Amino acid sequence: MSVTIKDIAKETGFSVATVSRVLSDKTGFFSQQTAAIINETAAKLGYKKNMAATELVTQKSNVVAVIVNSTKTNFSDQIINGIQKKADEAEKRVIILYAGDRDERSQRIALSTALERPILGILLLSVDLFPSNLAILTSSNIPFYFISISFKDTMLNYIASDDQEIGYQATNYLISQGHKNIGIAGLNIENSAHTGALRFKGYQKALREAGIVFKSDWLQTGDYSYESGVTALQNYYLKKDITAVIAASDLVGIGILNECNRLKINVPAELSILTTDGTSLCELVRPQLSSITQDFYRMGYLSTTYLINNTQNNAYTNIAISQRQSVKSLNKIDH
Amino acid sequence: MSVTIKDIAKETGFSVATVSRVLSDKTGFFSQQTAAIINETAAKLGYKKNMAATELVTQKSNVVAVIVNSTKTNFSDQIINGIQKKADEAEKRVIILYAGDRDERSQRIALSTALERPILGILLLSVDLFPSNLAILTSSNIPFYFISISFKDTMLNYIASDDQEIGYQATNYLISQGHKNIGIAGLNIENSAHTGALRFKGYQKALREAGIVFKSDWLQTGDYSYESGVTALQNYYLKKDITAVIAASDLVGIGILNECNRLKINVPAELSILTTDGTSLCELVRPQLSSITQDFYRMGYLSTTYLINNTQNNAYTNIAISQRQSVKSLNKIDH
DNA sequence: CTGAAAGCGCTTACAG
DNA sequence: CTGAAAGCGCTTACAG
Repeated sequence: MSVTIKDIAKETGFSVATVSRVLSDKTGFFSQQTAAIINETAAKLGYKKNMAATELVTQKSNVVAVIVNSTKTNFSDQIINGIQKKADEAEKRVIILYAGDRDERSQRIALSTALERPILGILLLSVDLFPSNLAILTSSNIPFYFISISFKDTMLNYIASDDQEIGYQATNYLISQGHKNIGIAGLNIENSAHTGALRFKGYQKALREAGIVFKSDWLQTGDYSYESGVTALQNYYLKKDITAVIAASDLVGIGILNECNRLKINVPAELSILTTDGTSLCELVRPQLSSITQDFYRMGYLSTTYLINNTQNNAYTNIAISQRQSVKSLNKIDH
Repeated sequence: MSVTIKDIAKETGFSVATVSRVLSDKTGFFSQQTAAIINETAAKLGYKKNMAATELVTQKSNVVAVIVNSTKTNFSDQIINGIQKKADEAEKRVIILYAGDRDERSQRIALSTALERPILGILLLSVDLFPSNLAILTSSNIPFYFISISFKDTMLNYIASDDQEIGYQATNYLISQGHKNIGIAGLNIENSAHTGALRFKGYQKALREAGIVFKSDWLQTGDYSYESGVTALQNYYLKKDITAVIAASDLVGIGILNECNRLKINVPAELSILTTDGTSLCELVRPQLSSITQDFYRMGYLSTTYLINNTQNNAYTNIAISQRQSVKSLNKIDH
């Protein structure tokens, strides 16, 4: 059907071995003249190398597989850009696979699609693998890295933000702006090793260091969704206790913001919002959402670097406060 | 390295042929007992089929390659969901390739990555191919479909909205709400065959039918970006001529909205906004943006259906007005 | 600098 | 129901 090196060999009179050598540029094993003829003929015939065949014989691959949630994780673009950049620099290719929305079967299909062909390794983009699927992965002998999710278990490689630091720094920032009654909303605290629990721990630490006594209704758990933000604010509204809230994601922050809008609560005059992530969504809404911003691009770049160099390692990327319009300083007034 | 059918053959005493037959489930060519033994051994050994080898010998593939812009086209998720759904139903796999942001080289790399391995076909997700890259594609003999982009050239297959209808229906809707001075903003009119030009044509047709004389400053061209919206509104602000504007995308609409916010123009009291696309962004901002909504999910689903069935065809998917909060009816007042 | 040959992991007529 | 053999498109020692 499509043209192969055999066709080129026939056309030029050289052997397939020679054709293969010039086409894969094994410099020094052929004369300039031969190369010219073969390359020309390849172009003329519209030759496209069949990488599947190459990968089969060389037993190695230049493609990294990225598995992402189809969930609206609005930061995945940034991570993928970072991955793409590093892959490009290293002359690797990247293919992206959707793993559905926390669906065991979809995850398994995405995993199989990756595992059933020659690949360099797998990058899991904030996908929380079901145990059964993690088992498939670990038993495959293919290197893999989690991005934007961290683990206690140091057998698993991850590149993420330090979630405890996120909680700690976010809270400290709000305290530095004069807030004392600070909510934390939209995060999932259940799994003791994970994101939510760590952030909450950092939050409590900052409170403690500032001598603030935590009240249980300051914590409004959720699933990082817009709806979590809406619900959280409704609960806060009942108590009218807090002056600032840390949202677990930008979407949670927007949920809170919009519900404030509906209930005629002025942000930031009556309630300050500090959101987590700092994606472009923060600048789309009014007032713009201040955030504790994660370096997603860097996560992508770094994880790909590790994968390519086969560095079995974990790493934290930087976090920083981005001041926009949704946090009010109480200090000026207090003074 | 990893376990092959040869290993299973050795382990079970059957030939690789038999192993192959049961593992690829060529029903009727083996006994239940044999199957049981082989499947068991495969599981025990952690066998993973090497699809690259299979594809090499069968000369066909079950993977559809989707090429997307890394540009913030915030509707691509919906399209991909539709693709994924249909692919799943047909037992096909999908891999996604990023083609950068209107970058010739990135496009070429994405294309090569797809073309250099066995695939079923290619779906181009609102990527405006450079001529050189289109040439590569067409000469490859692999079926491909454009999604969310239409062409005059009927040699190219596309699944998209009817852009002239978008312009026409959007304008008619605004006219039905009593608006007469209607802007259209953020679209690119240059390439005569494309999206922007068609929408503008539909817009003009609706105006004409309503006996409204178009004024040239009602058209503010752009590139479908947030910034286009901001700039457009600044220009409108100078003339204070229009009561409603059709934004070329949700981001354009938000750019207009936020600039209104800055200039203390009340939406929709002083200016109505009808945005194009109708993604989730419309419901994130306040007031929520009314839109002429495209059926992106369906585009994905339909194009994948065509690709799998090898239907050489074009199709338009439905469009509809989604009333939210950003369009004011002038009729009540007029009455 | 070039070619003949073996082999990567699979599938599938052909024969039995 | 099962096996021996050829072959998919490539690469790479080995020989010359």
